[in-house]
Amino acid sequence: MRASLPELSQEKQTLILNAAQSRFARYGFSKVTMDEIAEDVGMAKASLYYYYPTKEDLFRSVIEREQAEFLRQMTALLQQEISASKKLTTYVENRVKLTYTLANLSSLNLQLWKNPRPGFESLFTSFANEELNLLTDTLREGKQSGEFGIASPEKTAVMLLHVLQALRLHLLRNNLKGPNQQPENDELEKETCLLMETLLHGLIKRNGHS
Amino acid sequence: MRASLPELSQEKQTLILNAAQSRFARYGFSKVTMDEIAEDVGMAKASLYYYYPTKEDLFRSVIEREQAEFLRQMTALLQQEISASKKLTTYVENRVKLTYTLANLSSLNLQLWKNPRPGFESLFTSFANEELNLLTDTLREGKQSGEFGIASPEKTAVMLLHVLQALRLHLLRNNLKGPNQQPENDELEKETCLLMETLLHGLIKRNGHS
DNA sequence: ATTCGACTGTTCAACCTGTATGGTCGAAAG
DNA sequence: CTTTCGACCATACAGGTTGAACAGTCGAAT
Repeated sequence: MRASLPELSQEKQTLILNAAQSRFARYGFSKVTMDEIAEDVGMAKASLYYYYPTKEDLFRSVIEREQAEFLRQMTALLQQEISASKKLTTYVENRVKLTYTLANLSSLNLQLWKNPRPGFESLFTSFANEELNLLTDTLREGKQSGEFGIASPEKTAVMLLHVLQALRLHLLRNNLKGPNQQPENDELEKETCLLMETLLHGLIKRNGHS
Repeated sequence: MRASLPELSQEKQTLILNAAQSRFARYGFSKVTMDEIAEDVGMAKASLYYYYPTKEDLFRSVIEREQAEFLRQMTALLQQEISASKKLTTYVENRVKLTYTLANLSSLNLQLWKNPRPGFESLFTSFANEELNLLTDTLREGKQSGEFGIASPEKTAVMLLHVLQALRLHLLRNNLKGPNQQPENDELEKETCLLMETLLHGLIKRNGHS
């Protein structure tokens, strides 16, 4: 955590981060010991504390890296030269898929739902804000190009994000019996896609055909 | 619980049910004792067990009555002679309002989210099914009259119900700091209405004007 | 048929205790 | 000066125990 750039230190940090990431994804924050992570990376526990002041900080770094990766992929996706509608559908599609690629994000969400830790809440506010900006920009773009007929891109984005978050947690929990992840993710994806399609085109029959 | 109709017994049961309802709504299932309910209604605890075999059965009866009341109001609402679109908007509007009138339903939902009791889950499956039927019928009606351009009323109803349930829990929980119920319910209502409006008309600008 | 006082068995919260684990420090290695 | 680690500390937490409160029973009374 020095202000300078110790080239090798960066690699060590990444190594620690990788070990921590897979451990946390598998067992959750509380069920992972610093000794285990240290052994995974081939160091002593005390050495971990040279790079990360606390266990919680290490975990935060893992989460932040996953969030950054999420935003990176999503931003790239939205910079394609396609219609705003197409952007939204591919967005939600890939959002669901990333849910189980970046496992800590969703599992943390689930755990945090049961007993909220004061320190972790703050992580999500700024992250949710950034995702909200992505959605708001896309909606605004669709409005200005005349593609979308919506009054307030901001409010619609808030609603959309809330619904996406809520639906994910709802379906993740309902299908939380065994660790068989395939059927539940299928259902989540299908339902989210149907939601997005309906949100795009609406229930009411249109005059012209699409 | 006799098979015959003891006229006065019915009134007593209702009296007990009322006392239990307000207690449970205020303090939740586990924090209410049978002695308290008995005192409220002016009887001894043992007498309660003459009418209800267990505490859990009493609670189930309270929930079932609230659910029946919910379905009764909603069914009446859907039998009006109005368009399917209007039915849906008024449906979700009143659904939110009933959320805090029939307090046990929503608070039980919240508590059940944290630690699910095996005995209570069954209550919700049949109830959710009945609400699902209401929505499916309305969607199918709108499809057959040519008002809605949807492929599967059944799947759309499932999605709609999931989203409504999920959004309610999501917003209830997020605004669960103090017991100030007004602002959170306002937000829930506004957001749900915006969702329903968007689901009806879609994001994409239409050719004709509404 | 209905009510209740007195009783029982069980659950649960509060308390205790020993181990495990997050975190520290100073010495040492490179 | 940067990085590593063995040894150490303090606290949180799992596991076990106990006492009171509570769900549920029963037999007598009306």
